[in-house]
Amino acid sequence: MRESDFVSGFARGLKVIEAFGEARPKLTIAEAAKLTELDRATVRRCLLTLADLGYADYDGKFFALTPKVLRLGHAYLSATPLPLMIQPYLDQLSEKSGQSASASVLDGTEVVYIARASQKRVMSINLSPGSRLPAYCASMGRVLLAALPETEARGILDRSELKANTPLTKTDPDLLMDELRRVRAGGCAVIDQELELGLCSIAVPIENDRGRVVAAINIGAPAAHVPAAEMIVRYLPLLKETQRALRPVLR
Amino acid sequence: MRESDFVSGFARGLKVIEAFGEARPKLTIAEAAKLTELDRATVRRCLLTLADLGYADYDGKFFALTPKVLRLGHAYLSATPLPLMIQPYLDQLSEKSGQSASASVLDGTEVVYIARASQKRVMSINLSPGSRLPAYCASMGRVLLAALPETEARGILDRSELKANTPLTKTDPDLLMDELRRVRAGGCAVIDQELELGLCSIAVPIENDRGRVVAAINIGAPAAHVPAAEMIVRYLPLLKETQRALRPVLR
DNA sequence: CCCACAATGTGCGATATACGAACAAATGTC
DNA sequence: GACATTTGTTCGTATATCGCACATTGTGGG
Repeated sequence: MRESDFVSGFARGLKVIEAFGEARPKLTIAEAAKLTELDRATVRRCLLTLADLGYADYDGKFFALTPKVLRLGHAYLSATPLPLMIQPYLDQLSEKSGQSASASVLDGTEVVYIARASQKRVMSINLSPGSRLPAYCASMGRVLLAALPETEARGILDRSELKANTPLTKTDPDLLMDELRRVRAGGCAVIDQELELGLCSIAVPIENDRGRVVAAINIGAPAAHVPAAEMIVRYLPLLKETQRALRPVLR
Repeated sequence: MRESDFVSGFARGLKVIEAFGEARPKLTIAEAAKLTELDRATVRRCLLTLADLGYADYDGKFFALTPKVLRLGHAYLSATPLPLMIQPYLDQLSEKSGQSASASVLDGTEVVYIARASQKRVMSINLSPGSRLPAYCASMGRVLLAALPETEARGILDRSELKANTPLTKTDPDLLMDELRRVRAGGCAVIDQELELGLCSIAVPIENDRGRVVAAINIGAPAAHVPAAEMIVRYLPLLKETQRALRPVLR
């Protein structure tokens, strides 16, 4: 790609949108400028453009995104059949298990949630479609990495920031590769509080009718409620059932 | 706003993202150009920019959005506490009713889904966060319009394309305004197959602790299964219960 | 195999944008 | 109330983008 085939104004604008999030529902021009590391004048024009198009509100001081930005993520969710097809199965899974069920795909070193059926009993982690977690320490991440050729999986691990979120987090790339082999052999991945203390999860890969792994689904549960050792006996059958049900319907 | 405070490159790029959707998971440069009514060269630069930033894949012929675009919608969903707070209540509502439950806000003439708990029994309509429906013929739309000052609601109706999706769809603005008054008085809106034959729904407004209507929630059910007349007796108590539970927790 | 048609890629001039700095306004501090 | 600091806005100019026209590549049909 030639340098001139890059629209930097567009790229800057996307960066500004992403500056919003989590604990930042509304931003001033200066705050957005700091977060994006762009010039204040540039950020200001991007924000005014967003406001003009209806993607943001402006009260003279703060900018806040409007529901219209959901059109952008929706362009992906509705263009990709996967989330829509999986959602009802997740709801069923969540109901049967009494726990939260999610589906995700791999994007770089992270897993991205594409659908989720949550239970009221919320963990400290708040997840929704579009949420991202590091792949190396998430059950769905392990399953998705295990589905890749070894060299590719290793490459992703090497590019990951392998930090110990809890004392139980596995951070040695070689040990993680061993773990991936076990996951591949066993057909599922169990995470015991590697992401957050008190949170266990179990995941299986989802294959399409041609046998290609296109996503992963998981069930998460509080460790106090369901010890890691019990995850397999309690939830693996349900997950396998969903896995089998989905395979023929995914092109 | 001065003309020079508008970044047209950014606006064009957003338009390109929105060109994807529904039955268009992948687009060629020429297709995207037709859909956006932009110059091919411009669209090409936008798409290459998206690909360069990882928001799209390019195989030399087709462009397809990647899960990374979910970051954009997610910037809103996670920046706005509303969807996250409502989700568990929707899950509960869906479980108790055995039907799909959703939450939405108003954006122009449309309602935008911000959260949803769906049941496996799917209708022909596939909805997910970010989905949009015309407000005038959706139960949540009626409730949200009823919460506005009459002149404002009327303005939105006048700007809406009031088309009859089914023989039952109400399309006369004056009759719709009457209906809004009934909704306001009754505290809920029931839709009997006005959007799609065979689909009924009932909605109530969600207020925050200051009494401002910030969203609407609804339950949708197949008309064959639950006739419109029964919607109120079966689901209004559940909806009212959820409404009451949410009010104190919304700032 | 060649031709016609369509889609994609590219060079160039006109135009619009980004940058940085300077100014204005608001905010906070003493 | 005056000063210091931060934030928002304006402006001129170097620079990058846009859209057009043309070159190139790809694709079926005869």
